Amino acid sequence: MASVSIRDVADRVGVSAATVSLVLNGKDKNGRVSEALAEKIRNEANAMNYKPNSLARALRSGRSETIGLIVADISNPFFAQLAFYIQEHAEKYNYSVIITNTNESTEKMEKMIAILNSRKVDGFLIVPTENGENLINKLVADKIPIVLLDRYFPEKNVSYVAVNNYKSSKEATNLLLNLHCKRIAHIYYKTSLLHMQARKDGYIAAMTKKNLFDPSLIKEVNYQTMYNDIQKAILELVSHEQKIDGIFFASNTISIMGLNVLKDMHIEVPKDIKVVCFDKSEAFELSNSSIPYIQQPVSEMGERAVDLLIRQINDKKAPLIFEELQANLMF
Amino acid sequence: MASVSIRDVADRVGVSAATVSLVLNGKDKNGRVSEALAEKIRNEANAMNYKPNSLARALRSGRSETIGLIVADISNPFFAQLAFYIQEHAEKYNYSVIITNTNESTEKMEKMIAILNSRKVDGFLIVPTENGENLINKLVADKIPIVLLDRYFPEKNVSYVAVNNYKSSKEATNLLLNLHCKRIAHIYYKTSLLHMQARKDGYIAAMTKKNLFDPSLIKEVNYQTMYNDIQKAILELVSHEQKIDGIFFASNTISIMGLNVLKDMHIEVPKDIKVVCFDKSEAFELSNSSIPYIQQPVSEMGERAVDLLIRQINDKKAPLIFEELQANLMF
DNA sequence: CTGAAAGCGCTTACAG
DNA sequence: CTGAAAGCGCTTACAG
Repeated sequence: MASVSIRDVADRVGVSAATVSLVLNGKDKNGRVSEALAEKIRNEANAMNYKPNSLARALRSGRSETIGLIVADISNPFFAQLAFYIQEHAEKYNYSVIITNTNESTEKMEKMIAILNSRKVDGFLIVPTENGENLINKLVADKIPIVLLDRYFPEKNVSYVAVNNYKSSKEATNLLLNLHCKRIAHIYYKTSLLHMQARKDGYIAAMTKKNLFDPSLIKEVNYQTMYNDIQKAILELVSHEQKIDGIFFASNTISIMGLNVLKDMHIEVPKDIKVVCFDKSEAFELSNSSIPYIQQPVSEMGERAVDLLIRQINDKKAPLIFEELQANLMF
Repeated sequence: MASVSIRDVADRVGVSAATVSLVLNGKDKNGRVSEALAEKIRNEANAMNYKPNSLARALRSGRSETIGLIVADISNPFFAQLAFYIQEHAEKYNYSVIITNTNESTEKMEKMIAILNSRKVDGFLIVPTENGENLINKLVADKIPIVLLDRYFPEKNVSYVAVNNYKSSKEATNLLLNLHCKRIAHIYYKTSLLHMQARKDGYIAAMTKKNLFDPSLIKEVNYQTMYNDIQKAILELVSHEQKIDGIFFASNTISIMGLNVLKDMHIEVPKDIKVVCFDKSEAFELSNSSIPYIQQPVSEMGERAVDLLIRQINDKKAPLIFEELQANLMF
C-alpha cells in the first residue's frame, strides 16, 4: 500500500506535521498560516494523494466518527430499510455506520455492544431486544450517546424514535370495523416490549368501544416458532363456533406468514376474512387483492434518530427526546 | 467512559505494558512469562474489566480486523441477505464488517472505497457496479485483498464468487419450454456486466435449440426507469400479433415489478402467461399461484467469499479463485 | 501568533 | 530469555 502520511506531506513542503494537519482540517484560522503556504500544502497533499488515516485520527482525537447500529433482525425488510436510511443520512455528517444484528437475542446484543465499544464508536443506535434494558442502562450510566429505535422501555432514561403504535393500531382496527367486521382477531408476538403492547392496546380500545371485545380473539405467538404458532392460532380462530371475519396482524413478519397460512387453508382474503397489517410488504402488492396496512415512516425514523444521536455526541448535555412519528393507514 | 488501558493493568500488577499485551494475546509461549504471573495478569485484567482498544491495536499492528463490504443495492433483499450472512460468518473470524451501498453508481463506489480505505479495512468484498472495473483494478494494483461477489469482469485478475448464471437460466427457460410454451420472452436489464449477459445467453441457447429463438422476444430495461420500461416492454410483447405465452425475468427486482405489471394489466399467471424468475421473493409465496424461480445459494455465497478474503488477507500470495456456485430451479 | 513536542493505546523489534 | 523503548499516524495543548 505504501500510503502517504501527513509527515510525508510536511517533509515535502518543509513544515511540521502539525501545520499540515491544521491546514487540511481547516483550523488555520486567524491567519495562523499564510494563505500562500496553506495553498501550497493543499496542493502538495493532493498531488501526493494524501488520505488521512481515520484510525490514527480517532485514536488521538477520541472521535471515531462511527456510529454503531444494532438491529434485532436484519432479514426483516423493515430493519434492512431502516439500516439503509441511517447509513445514507449518517454519511452527510461524515459518519460511517457499523451495522450489527442480534436476531432478537439479548446475549448477542451484549456481544455486539462489546464489539462496538472496543471499536470506539461515538454512539449507539439500537433496536433493543426484550430484556435488553439492563444493557441499555449500562451504556447510559457510562454516558455513552444512545438513541433507541422502534422500541423503548418504561423507564424513560434514553432518547428514542418510534411510531404511534397505539393510535395507528386503533385506526387499523377501526378500518375493519367500518367494513362491518364483527369478530376481528389480533395476532401479535409474545414480548414484554412496549411497542407490541401498545399495538394490542390500540386494538382492544377500538374493539371495546364497539362492545365487540372478546379476549379469546387475541392470539399470542412466539418469535422462534412463529409459523407453527400462527397456523395453530388461525385454525383455532376459524374452527370456533363464532367464526372470525377479520384479522389485524401486529407485524411485518406475522403478516406475511399469516397470509401464507390463510392461503394454504384456502381461505380467501378479503372475501372470507378481511385483513389489515402492521407494516408493508412487497408481498401485498402481488396478492390477488390489495391489502390495507399501516405504513411506517421508515426513512424519517432513521434520519431523525441519526440527527438526535449526532446532537448527543456533539453535546453531552443534550436533552432526552422521545419522538413518536405518525404512521399512516394505507388502503 | 474512563476506560481501562493496558497500562493501568500493567501498573496494578507491577509489570510492563508489553508483558500484559503478550499474555492477553496468548503470545507468551516458550515460558516467556511464568504461568503464575500470566494467571495474575489475566485475573487482574478481568477484575478491572479491561477491554482492548481496537483502534490502537489496528494502528500499531496494521490490521483492523475489519472487512469493507460494498453492495450495489441494499434495498434488494438478495443483497440484504448476503450482507447478513457475510457478517455472521466474518464474526467467526473476529472480523467486523462495514456495509456500504452504491445504488449501482460507480461514482458512489469510488467514494465508498475511499472511505473504507481511510478506515483501513483489511480487505474488500464488492458487488461491483457497471464500469467499476477501473476502480477494482486500482485496488488490485495496490495489492489490497479483494473478492468480488455475484458479478465479475472479463479480465480475470480478481477472485470472485458467483452463481452459474448461464446454466441455471437455460434450465429456467427449458422449464417453460417443457410446459409447452412457444413464445417465451426474456426481460433483463441493460448492462455490460457479465452475469446479466450470461443469463441472456442461457435463455438464447435454450430457445435456439428448439428453433424458437426470435430476437424481438428479448426486452432490455434500464435500472433507473425500470418500472415504466417493463410496462412498455410487456405491452409491446402482448400486443404483438404472435402473443407471448411465457416470460423469463432476469432478476429479483425485474420479477417483482413484472408481476405487478401483469397484475395491473389483468393478465393471469400462469393461465394467460407462464413465468419463471431469477431469484426468489417473499412475494411469490402469496401470489395466487406459486411461481417457479431460480434459487441462489446466498448464505453459501457470503460464507465462501469471506473465507476466500480472509485467506487472502492472511496470505498475500493466495491464488486467485473463481467460484461458480450452483443455483437451483425451484418449482 | 506559531513551531516542536507530547501522547492517544497499543504491539513488536531490539537491546541487555 | 525478558524488559524498556520506539513508533503506528495523527491532533492538540503548550512553550517560545
